[in-house]
Amino acid sequence: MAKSVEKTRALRKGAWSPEEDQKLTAYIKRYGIWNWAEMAKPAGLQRSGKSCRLRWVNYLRPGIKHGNFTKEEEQTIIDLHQKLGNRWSAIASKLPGRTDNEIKNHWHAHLRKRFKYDLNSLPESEPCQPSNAETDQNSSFRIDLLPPNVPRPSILESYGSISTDSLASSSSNPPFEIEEKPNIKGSIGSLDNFKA
DNA sequence: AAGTCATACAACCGCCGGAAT
DNA sequence: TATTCCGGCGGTTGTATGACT
Repeated sequence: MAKSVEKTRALRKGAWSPEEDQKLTAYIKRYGIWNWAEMAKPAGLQRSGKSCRLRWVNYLRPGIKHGNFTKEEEQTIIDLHQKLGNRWSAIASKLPGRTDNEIKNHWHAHLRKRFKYDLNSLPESEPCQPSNAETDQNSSFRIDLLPPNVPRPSILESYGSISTDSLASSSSNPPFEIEEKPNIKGSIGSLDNFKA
């Protein structure tokens, strides 16, 4: 359905222009989010639904923090990464205003190296030190090296009420109000999240 | 000053799970 | 119950920018 809609149009890729940002923001402000795949066209965008969603979730939605991570945020990321592994959305849910994409990038750019360094600076007897730092460099030393008694997937359940979805659409108090809602079959509930 | 390399960030891709039909 | 569709997630890639030679 929506896939066919997207297939019939030549979709733009690559960096978003300020005009596109403005169009998407204005559309969501007016109509809310009802169906990413279908929204792009009436919003005047030649973008895939996924592209629109990503742009909104990661950059345009209210409440997003940009810029440097604080020491506290970095420590939180490191702590949570030790517990959760590469579950960026779960980590992001604990850092208001930060997105999973941003955290993931920051981890790969800064923290992973630092974390590796810290591990390597540990005494020889330290049990959690990776045995082969060189090969781990290529495998990006994921916390898959966690001991088997550390619960991983199930931990997510303890965050059950928190999801990037709720984070994405909440920011608790969106600074705008939906003016009207297109009468389109399949409109979904996330619209309500934008109602003040 | 020019070329090369490394880093950081933005965006895309493919897969998966849940909801709707 | 099976199928389809959408949204979300994590991994990966592309590009811009700065540092270094």
